[in-house]
Amino acid sequence: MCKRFHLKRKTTILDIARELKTAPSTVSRALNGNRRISEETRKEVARVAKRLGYMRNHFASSLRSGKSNVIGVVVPFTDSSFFSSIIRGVEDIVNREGYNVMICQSHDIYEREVKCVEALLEAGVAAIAISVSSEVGNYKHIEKASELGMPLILFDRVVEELDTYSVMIDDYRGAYEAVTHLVSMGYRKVALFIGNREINIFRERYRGYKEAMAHHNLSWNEDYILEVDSSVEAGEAAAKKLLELSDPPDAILSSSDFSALGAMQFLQNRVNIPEEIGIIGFSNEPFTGYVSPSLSTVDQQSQKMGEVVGRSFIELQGENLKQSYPVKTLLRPELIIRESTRRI
Amino acid sequence: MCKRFHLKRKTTILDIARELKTAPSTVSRALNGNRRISEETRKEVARVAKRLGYMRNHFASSLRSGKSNVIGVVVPFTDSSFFSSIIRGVEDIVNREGYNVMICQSHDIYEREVKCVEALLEAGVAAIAISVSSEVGNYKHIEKASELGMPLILFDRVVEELDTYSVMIDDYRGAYEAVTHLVSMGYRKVALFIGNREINIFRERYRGYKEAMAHHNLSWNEDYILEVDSSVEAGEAAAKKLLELSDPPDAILSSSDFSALGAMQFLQNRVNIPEEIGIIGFSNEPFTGYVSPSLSTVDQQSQKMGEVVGRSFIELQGENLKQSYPVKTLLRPELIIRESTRRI
DNA sequence: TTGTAAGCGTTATCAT
DNA sequence: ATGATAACGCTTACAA
Repeated sequence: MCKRFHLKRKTTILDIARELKTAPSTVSRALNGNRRISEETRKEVARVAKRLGYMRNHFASSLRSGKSNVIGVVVPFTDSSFFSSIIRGVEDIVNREGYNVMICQSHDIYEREVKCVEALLEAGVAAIAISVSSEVGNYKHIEKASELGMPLILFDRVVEELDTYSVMIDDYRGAYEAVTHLVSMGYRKVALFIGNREINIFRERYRGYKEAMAHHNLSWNEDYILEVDSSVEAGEAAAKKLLELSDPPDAILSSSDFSALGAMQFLQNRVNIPEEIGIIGFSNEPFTGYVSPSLSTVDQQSQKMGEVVGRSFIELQGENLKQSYPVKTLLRPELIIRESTRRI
Repeated sequence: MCKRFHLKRKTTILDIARELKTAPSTVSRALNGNRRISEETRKEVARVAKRLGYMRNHFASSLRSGKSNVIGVVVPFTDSSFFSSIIRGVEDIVNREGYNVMICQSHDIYEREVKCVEALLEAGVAAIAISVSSEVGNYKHIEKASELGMPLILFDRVVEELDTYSVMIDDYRGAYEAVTHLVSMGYRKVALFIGNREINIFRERYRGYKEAMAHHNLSWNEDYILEVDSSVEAGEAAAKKLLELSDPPDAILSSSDFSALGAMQFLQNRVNIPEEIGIIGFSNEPFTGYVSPSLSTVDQQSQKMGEVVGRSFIELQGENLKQSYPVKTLLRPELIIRESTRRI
């Protein structure tokens, strides 16, 4: 029991100070790499700390210093390859600097997102990185966090009215290049599956599609533009609609790999892919490489995006907030050309 | 600037106490739902707290009480559907009880796993849930955490020597039922793709396979048992080997959906699936439903597993640790029968 | 039911 | 380069 007591009773800087017959403040400084401490004491302290199994109490440290080593990340979901790669990217960067990541899922529901932000504020994180839910709502919770002085980084689903750090993919360019690729493969009548255009990413993709079509002197039928959810079922239904048109398209650009897959499955036994119709998706979900024919797609650089979020955070910690202006990063998407559009 | 000052200066229970001309302890009690506080004061306190925008300082709270509302989870990866579903399950349960989750990825590397555990210990989490990396190593870091009094919950990749709470899937049963299903479909010569049998999950699947075969009076060729990594490429190579045998199998049970897919892709243009050869995987990765033919698989109840982990944690918090004995939960896997084995 | 006061472990300030 | 001391905001005996 005596042993048990010893194990449970955590060693503090006081124990180390006592052992070395020095002051706790000296120990604290030595442990924190304060440079007005002699090399000798620093080593002594490190040695004793190690021997006694000392572990810093982050609660006490954060309480006193007002600083935290945890950064909060709010995502709609973690079980999508896109967001989990982002998280991985963030971790890769910030762990190296001694920060930890606390993840909160909004499930794409506005109210839960508000709860997430509140929880992270209460938890006293050093910063919050957030990809807002697609449910329409106001952004009071984000403004509140900002007013409280919380450093914010928005990523992917960005609210442009908010003047914060942001990291986005160039969706305009992604759509533009996808259309250009289709045209270079000889497709002419390109249909578009798109999400709610009130959301920035879809608005941009729509714009990219339109301008690319115009640039290649291709007109398009309004019937070719379909609002389609990100699901296999929605993709099937949309493909059915397209086939029933009097003048069906010869290519589909989908804002989602899932609806692209749905379309592909519906079309597979009716027309030849890619000979008669080309299909290209968005996101580079892992399955796009496995299905047959493999699905062309626009990769969204998710891990890279996470890394930029992480670096933005480190940057934010370093500088004086009041002097800084928020940096907006726009990442370049990468076209992944696979069998579903390769008809040369 | 005055405004800025007000916004940044956080309100504390002292401010609330001053406002109500009462003691901070009363406010603390009221806020914490202590029942020896009159309903009246409780309401008053809640009202003022809300008006002043009070937020509990968790650092101070945890420092004083020695309790934390964060639970640490260590997984090999977050960007796999299996582990992110587990995390989602954990969150669903513990968020409701006011806990947050801190996630740490080991990248399946022993050293990083040790670092994760240390970081979580330092961060003062209330408990650690961990799925150990598959790299061989010792478990000193886990034992150390346990000795320090940290509640532990192991899941999926469990170390049986450690006497902690654990949540696993019944891999034996999963393999057994998969073989039984194959036999019921008329397959007789079942090959097995298996991982490193030093790891509990693979050992159990191997055992399930052997016993099911024996139970159905089926002998099997040692050439049918292949050690195959969890990758599409490894699956292709393994399928090639099998086809080259003088007496090739008529079914494959794979320990991984990815290698099952690889096998399927290799076999697709050579033999008919499922008529001539049946294939069944393990994990129910999302793509298994999308590929063609769709892939039968053993679902591992990942979200459920996460929920059990979360509930185990809540349970652990409630009881007196010294009196408790660790609960071992064994979840029942679910056979998902799809086109790749449905030949009736 | 409420108030008083001590203290959790650290860091910042001031002094030496 | 080091020491003494106060304070961060909260909880919890103990007292009333």
